[in-house]
Amino acid sequence: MDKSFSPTDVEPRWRARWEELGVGIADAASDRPSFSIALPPPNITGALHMGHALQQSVQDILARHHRMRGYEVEWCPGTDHAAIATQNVIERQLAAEGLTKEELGREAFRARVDAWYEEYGGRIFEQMRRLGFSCDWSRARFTLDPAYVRAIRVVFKELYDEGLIYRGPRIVNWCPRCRSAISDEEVEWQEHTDSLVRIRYPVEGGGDITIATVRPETMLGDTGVAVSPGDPRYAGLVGRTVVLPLTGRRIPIFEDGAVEPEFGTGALKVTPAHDPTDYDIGQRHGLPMIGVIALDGTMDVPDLPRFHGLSVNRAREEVTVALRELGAVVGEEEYVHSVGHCDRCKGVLEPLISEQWWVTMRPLAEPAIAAVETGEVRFHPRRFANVYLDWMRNIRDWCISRQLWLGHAIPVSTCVNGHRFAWIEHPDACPECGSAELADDPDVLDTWFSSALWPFAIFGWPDDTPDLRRFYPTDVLVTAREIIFLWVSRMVMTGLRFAGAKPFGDVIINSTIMAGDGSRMSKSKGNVVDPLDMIERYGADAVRAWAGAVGTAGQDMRFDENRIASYRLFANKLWNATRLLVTRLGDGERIAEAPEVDPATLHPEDRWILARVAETVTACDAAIAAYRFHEVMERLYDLTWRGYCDWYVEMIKGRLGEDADPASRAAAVWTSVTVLDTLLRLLHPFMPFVTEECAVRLPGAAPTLQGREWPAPPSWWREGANGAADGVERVIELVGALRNARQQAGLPPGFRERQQVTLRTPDDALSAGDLRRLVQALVPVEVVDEL
RNA sequence: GGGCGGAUAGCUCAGCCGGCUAGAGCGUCUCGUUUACACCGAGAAGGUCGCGGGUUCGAUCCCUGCUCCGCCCACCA
Repeated sequence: MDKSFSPTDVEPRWRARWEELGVGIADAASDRPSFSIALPPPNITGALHMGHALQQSVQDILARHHRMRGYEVEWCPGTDHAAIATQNVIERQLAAEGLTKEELGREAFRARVDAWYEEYGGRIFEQMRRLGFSCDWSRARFTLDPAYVRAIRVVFKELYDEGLIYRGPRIVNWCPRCRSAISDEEVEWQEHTDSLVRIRYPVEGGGDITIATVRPETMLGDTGVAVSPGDPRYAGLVGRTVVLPLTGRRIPIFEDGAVEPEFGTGALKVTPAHDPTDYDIGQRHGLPMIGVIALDGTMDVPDLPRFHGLSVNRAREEVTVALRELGAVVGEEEYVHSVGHCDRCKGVLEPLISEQWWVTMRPLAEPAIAAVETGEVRFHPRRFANVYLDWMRNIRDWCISRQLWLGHAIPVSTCVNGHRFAWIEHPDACPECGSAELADDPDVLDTWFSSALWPFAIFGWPDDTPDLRRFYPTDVLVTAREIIFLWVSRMVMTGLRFAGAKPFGDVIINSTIMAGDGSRMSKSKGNVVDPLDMIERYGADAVRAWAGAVGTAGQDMRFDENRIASYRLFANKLWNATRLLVTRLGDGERIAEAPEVDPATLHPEDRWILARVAETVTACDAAIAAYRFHEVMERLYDLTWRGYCDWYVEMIKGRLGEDADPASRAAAVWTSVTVLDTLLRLLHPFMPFVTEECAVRLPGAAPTLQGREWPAPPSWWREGANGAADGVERVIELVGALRNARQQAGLPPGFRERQQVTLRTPDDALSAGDLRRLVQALVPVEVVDEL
């Protein structure tokens, strides 16, 4: 064996070996209990980042652990077509080439997208393989697979036929850049400093009323002015009519509870077509909706050529100028407020009225609320249950249509006679009148609509497949907290409604990895860390162990590369612990799992380390059950390095020599190999490569850890017979004191001459002989009866 | 406006239901090349556990107020 562990040499070999062995390929027909995880499918928008590496490592730790426990483990991988995100990526790519998708045409655009999926989809799986993930690659899914598309249509049709999906003109978050509507959950709010302009509107029959707005340009679409009910300032104006400047439109002054009397002037211009609040107010009072902004984000006011066609920003200035000319502007002040941006392209959103498809959420939400309230679905950390519940309880209808080139077509057609219907297979004729003249709906579905079906669609739903019966519901979902609303909540709703059961029992919200300075990692800031770099530098095991150690704390973590580096050292330590045994023992010696050892032949230090291993297994079992992987990693690290290498191995080196007493040697061999083998198995879910490589080198070992069981030490290990383990603990303290004294005295570490001590044992935890032997093995002193 | 999380050694973080000299990794200092490992070993230094009150025999851990940092939600005209 080489002096140090080389991940680059070892990893490809084991990846190939696992592939050969079919590790990860689940057998739906086996009689083992099942354990399943649906991988949150990464968007195919580029390479994976450290967040993915962390989240997926946690899943593989669970998968490998359960496999060792005898479960039939199905960890189903896949990728998400991520319509809006991918379209954005491709459009940016085109822009860099000086092209638009319109110039390219639909056909060529589609080809380009397919090529992208091909390349990056493969790259994502390749990255995952580099980390040694034991996914079930045979069942890999893509949200554009034909079977998956069918599941989407079945769900859509059912909701449509039940009236829970409807189409209608409502105010939406419109992204002028993407030229699409997006849902409320995809809005990213950013602070803007704008000018809050006070504008005086003349009132018919004398007088005036002053409103305050940060969007003067939308006044062209005003259809009312609202004041707070009972506001004494405006008591005389309510019920009268404003003549809107620039347009001459006559609009009413009325009262509405949504108006904050303290804000601005206490009077609100109401533009139902371009503001969500105003939309609601308009609905309440039956105001007309006058759209003044087009889908491309320019003013759409042909009757007002001064403004028509201007961008919204230009129009804001121009309208203000025009109002100033009329003397209507009576004040301006800087004002900080939040403006909605598209979370994909970051463009400013334009609320406007548009015909879209919606899902009525309330009926779907009720069972999903109950599932979490009753503990059927559990969040870890628990506090995220409240985040989920708050959202669910205040749920609003979901805008599911998108005006993109990419995505799942809305499966609805309308015939020439006006019959509209949803379908699963595209029909040739209208089911109502038989007309063959059908117009298909031009929109596509929100990506999250398809993602929402992931946990059951991947197993063949709506068909009653063996996989579905066997692996649904899944056991654990490991995901990021920013998609609790976008994804987790919707999976619970659709799972309960369509698959007849919750999609998963436990939801682990993994830690968020921040940059070293506490800011968010992002490509634009250039502070993202590439998992492949980390793998190359420290090995896949180190990256995984790091993920296990920080992944489920549920906290933001500042990325600390040193932490990964420390696990590379740990891998090397394991390697060298193995190397020691291999070089000292030779291949013929029997080990591990050999039940033949007679406990009576074991020495106190043997009993001590066995007891510690047994305790650690118990603690790890509890920690894993609670998803406290950091605790597992910490304990195993400490036991391996501190307990086994620093103390136990140093204690028994003498006993491993050729000239040692054969019985003593046999006991030391059995114990050292058994303990190391146990540690390697315990660590295997975290660090599969190095543990495989070490475990198979131990004398008499199996050719792979695959199929080996999770350790369950017999009860006699922890009994530590006659307090021998306590005695060893005391030796450790004593040795520490002796070393300290020697160093205080300025002795060089190896200095042995005239170093004599006498020791007295306060009880018979250790025999005088064992005490002398252990102390002399660890400190260069001579233990004598009398100084 | 509402809610949540964080503030523990120079750095990144653990510390479950209140009770041991408050821990780890990295870093720092001293010593060391003894055939597992210098990707190492031995020893050591380093913390008023954000600040102020309170409960308790006893609080890093509970209550309360405050100060910073971060996140989420909300119809911030």
